[in-house]
Amino acid sequence: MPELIEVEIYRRQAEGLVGRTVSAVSAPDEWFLKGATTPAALLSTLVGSLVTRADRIGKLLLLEVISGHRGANGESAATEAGERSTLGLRFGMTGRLVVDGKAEIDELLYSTSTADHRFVRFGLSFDDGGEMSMIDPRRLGGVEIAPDISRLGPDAATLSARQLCDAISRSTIPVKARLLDQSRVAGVGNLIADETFWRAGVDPTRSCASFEPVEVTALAARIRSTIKLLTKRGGSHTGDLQDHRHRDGRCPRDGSPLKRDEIGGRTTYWCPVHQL
DNA sequence: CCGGATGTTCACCT
DNA sequence: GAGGTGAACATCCG
Repeated sequence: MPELIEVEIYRRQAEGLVGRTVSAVSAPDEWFLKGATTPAALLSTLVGSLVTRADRIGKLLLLEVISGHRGANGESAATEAGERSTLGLRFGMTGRLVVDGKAEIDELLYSTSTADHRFVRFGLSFDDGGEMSMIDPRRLGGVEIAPDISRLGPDAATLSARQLCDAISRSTIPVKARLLDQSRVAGVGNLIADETFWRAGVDPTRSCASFEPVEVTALAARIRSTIKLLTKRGGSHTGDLQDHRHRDGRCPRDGSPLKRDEIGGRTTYWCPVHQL
């Protein structure tokens, strides 16, 4: 996916929805509805509601809405006027967001063009004639009313040394596995993780417990700076290591053959010479 | 044809 | 409880 950086781009797109009222919901794929979310619940929660905010925690996009008044005959509105709700949008690995026919991220690795209508999994229409849709070929994403955000760690883009310390304390697993755990730190995906460790000169297989306080502070700073850099460049795939993340790849810094292994269930590349 | 790809969740082990 | 593994989702690409 879309890691934190891409979802932040989606969030900015979604800010264009603030101030609009939902006129219709399209949920052609029930698999895409997560938790207790049903088509009926979406209808009663969203139709007639005003979008008030677009927030983001890690890779989760949150649309805040407030319900409005229904027709004079008071048709079945399960939601009271003025009631606030949150719609959570997850993008999996291949999900993209289209607002009013425009996609800020048109081409995504391992995905298809937004011109392909086959994979529209969810959509909202607005009273001004605009629309928002989610495209996700692999259906790894989803939407959920009132998603449980208590299970997400602090956002990686603003991660403090103290927060990272808490996230990796009392654990013996590889530090990269911990960073990928969204309940510990929210937003770091496989590409951001490999790029961060490469830039930090840190071996991603190292146990969390092996980190000295000064190293934790440095790593937290490196996570923030890497996200900032990749955001400026335009995506999680714009790191210096990216083009070398393949078998036979060599470290772009010192030319040594990269190590390849599975950490935290994800393929990991790192340089055995300068990442210690 | 096979393997693997920016992700998450869950069941089932040790 | 912690941690690891594999499955599931489904498509594209080399």
